[in-house]
Amino acid sequence: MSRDVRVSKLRRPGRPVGGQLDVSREAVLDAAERVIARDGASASIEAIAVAAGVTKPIVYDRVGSRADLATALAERLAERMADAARAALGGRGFDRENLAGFIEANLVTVRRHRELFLYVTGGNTDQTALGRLVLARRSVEPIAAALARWRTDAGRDPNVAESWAYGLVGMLQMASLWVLGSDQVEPSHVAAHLSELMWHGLAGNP
Amino acid sequence: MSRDVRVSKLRRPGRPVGGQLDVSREAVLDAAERVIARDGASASIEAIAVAAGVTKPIVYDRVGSRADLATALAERLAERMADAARAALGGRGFDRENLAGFIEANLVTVRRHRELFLYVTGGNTDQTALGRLVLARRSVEPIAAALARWRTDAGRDPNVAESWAYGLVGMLQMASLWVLGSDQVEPSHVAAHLSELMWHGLAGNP
DNA sequence: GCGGGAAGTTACCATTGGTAAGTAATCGGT
DNA sequence: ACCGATTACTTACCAATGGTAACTTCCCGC
Repeated sequence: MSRDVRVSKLRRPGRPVGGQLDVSREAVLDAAERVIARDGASASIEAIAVAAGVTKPIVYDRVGSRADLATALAERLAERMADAARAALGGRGFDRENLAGFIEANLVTVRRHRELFLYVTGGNTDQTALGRLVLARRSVEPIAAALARWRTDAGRDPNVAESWAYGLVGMLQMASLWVLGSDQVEPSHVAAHLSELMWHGLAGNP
Repeated sequence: MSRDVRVSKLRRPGRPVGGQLDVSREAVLDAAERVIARDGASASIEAIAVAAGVTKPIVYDRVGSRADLATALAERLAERMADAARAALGGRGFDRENLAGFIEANLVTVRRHRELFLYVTGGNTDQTALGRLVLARRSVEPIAAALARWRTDAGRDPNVAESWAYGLVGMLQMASLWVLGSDQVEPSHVAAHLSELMWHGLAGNP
């Protein structure tokens, strides 16, 4: 589908008249998000450049390679998810009721940024998988820290914290993917089920 | 690293003298696995064709597009993981001790097929992310069925089964990725931690 | 012995990530 | 007030790669 080229397009080679930087790194990332929301995970660098009103080399100058772009967008998304989570559970830490709210906030946020989530967690570069690990770590670290504190306070072994944090983040990511995959799935139900699993475990104690 | 080209290479165009199919679909998939183990997730179709001793169009004839290849390899890997799990826990279902064995078998198997796992779960095509969901479903279904049975037998609500299964598979995938990412992480420890989380939940009852 | 179909290869195209080289404006020093 | 160095772009290009059309050769049934 041919698209809007609302860029001046009269821009000749050479330094622009303003003298200053024309589009910031943030503006390029914004454009990238728009294109991804429109074209899905197959968004090309060229398309992003056009949407930002510049040409490819500028994109490479501002954000780097395709992998760097994915990383930058991943950080943005992680930030937004963290915000949503904080907003959902107003400052409180881990407890049974807040857990479901936390999970649901995550699922809903992912659904809102559907294509971006797919772009970030789904593939683009070859080393995507390990990149996903880097992204996950950004969510894992605070969770692991909180878990370790919590366990220590409760007089329990805090060494499980890191494994648990990775596990929980993986659980959330897969659940997000599932919710995205079919519209039948109701985020609030999934959140309720998962919070029960996370809190009481398989063995359960209802 | 330049590689073995033990292919006859004298093969001219046209139908070969044998008359029969020269390389089967399975042989192409085997070649794909070898190339992926060697080149990582950036393995190209061309390289796979060469390793199989044929040319690109044959690969497309046997396995289809790149996405189809990923799916086929994913099924192979899922199969192998299921085998490893079955071997680890000899026929028994869910119980506390077997759980750790199941998880560890998974982690170890992933480590053995490192590059293949990264290829399958990490990106290649655009629609990789949702492809990952399809793959996951293959692991989810039996787990969900087992969970539902188990819950029903215990007189509990079986509706949590599907959510739980997705969650558990996601947990395992992320843990696998983590284990692959750093050699420091000990699979047996991770398995122990995660089995504790899965069985007793965050609240725990030691 | 011959025509149709089966099994391959060659040759090609379009897209795309990434980069080198060229061009125009600004700025600082003299 | 000028001129070189620097900055901020664009154009033009390359190499790799997924995917396909067209051609070539061989076998098999009639």
